[in-house]
Amino acid sequence: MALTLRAAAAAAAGPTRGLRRLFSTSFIPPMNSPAPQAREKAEPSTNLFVSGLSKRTTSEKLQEAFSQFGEVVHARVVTDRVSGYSKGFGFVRYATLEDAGKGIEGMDGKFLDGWVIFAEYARPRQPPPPLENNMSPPYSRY
DNA sequence: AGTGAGCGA
Repeated sequence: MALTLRAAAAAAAGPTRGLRRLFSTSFIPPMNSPAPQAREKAEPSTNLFVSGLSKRTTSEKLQEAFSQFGEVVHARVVTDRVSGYSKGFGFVRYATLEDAGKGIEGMDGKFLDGWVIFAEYARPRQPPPPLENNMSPPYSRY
């Protein structure tokens, strides 16, 4: 009985497979479409995305480490809202673009708390929330 | 999940 049911299910899902090598009209070569959220390096900004962090690295240690190469205005290790544990990446904002550049040169590929970290320009943040009916925007707007 | 690439109240 059960075998019959399984066989029927397999038969229903099995056939018509392996003939789909026809010329699909979607042979669009990957041309350089400037996707806004591409996985490439973002354009220079004062804000850096830092990944590869140790789970024990805090925002304070992040700021300390990056302050060697410029004036750090803000540094944050991203943590889980409920567990409070680090997600292993964070953001560092420098006062100027040249400090940010020096920060990348000085910290990218370096060790921090035993882990090789990666520093790069952060992409622009979330799309602006529609504040039409709501007058409770976040407090921290960096 | 203290699992290892990633783009955040």
